[in-house]
Amino acid sequence: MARTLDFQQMLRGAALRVTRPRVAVLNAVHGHPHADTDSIIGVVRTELPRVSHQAVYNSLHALTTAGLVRRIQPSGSVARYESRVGDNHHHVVCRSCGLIADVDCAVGEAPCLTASDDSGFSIDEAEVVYWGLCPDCSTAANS
Amino acid sequence: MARTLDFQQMLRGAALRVTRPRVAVLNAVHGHPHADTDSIIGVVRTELPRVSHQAVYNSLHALTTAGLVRRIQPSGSVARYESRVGDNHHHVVCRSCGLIADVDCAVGEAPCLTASDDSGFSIDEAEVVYWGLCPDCSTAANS
DNA sequence: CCTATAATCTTGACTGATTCCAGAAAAGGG
DNA sequence: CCCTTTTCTGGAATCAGTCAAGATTATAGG
Repeated sequence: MARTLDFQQMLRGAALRVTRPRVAVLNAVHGHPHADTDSIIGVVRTELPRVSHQAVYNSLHALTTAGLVRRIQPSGSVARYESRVGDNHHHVVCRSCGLIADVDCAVGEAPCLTASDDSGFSIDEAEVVYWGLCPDCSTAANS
Repeated sequence: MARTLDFQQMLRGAALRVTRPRVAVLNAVHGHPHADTDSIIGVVRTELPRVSHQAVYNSLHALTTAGLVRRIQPSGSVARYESRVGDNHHHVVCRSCGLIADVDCAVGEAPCLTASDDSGFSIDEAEVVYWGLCPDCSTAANS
């Protein structure tokens, strides 16, 4: 598990100032994959009780832009964040309880990256969201 | 292009009551693919000036549940609706201006439908969103 | 055609995530 | 240690979408 010093280096490496809120947010995202902003605020406040929600929003935005965290937002959900970046993985979302799990690429490295007809767009990313039921909800539905 | 009578039949076929707001919403979605709720309200009001926004929200919800329209919501966008349903197509979204275009499946009929490791989820749909720049924004960026 | 009943619509308040803003605090270079 | 710029605090504001109560309307049945 990454430590505070690592997070500080990650921030410097991305040319971002090292501030307590940013380190705490980075730590929270690493410890709670797929957490939404409100949960992250909660986690950060166990360490820094006085951070403003705005600071967390700012930090998440800065970290996302710098590529240190990734923002995901399945339809109908609020924004969620994760620390796995740069590996082009995808997600399964439970239609019933909203649980999210990681899924590695099914087709080689860049699944579906070549659209059959790109309408002239220059595509740089293919994002895949699988929808279904998680094990628990699946069991509950069949009973 | 589908006419009012067709829409009425579509509603009856889905066991939905035929109301003016629903017919107008169905018409608006058919005529304006990928429009957001606010735009749809605007279009509907050219025909029925007194519809409430709530009626449009209700109609869109009912139509979506019935499978007569499809709701899409790329990250960072509000909900949008389209009338192409049941053909498992996907979308390209312009990172710069938000323009959305349809994309047919790249890999046969069900691209990526088989996740490499589904974590025990029972998956019923794979949704793909391609991100990039539309022709206009792409040109603007290179100048 | 007329009535009954259940679904739908209108109106208007409300929620919750996110953003905006101005002044205070803090990071990093010199 | 000081200065400049970025970031943070606190609080108000925005915006999509939802909730709720009473008025209307669609449809089945007589």
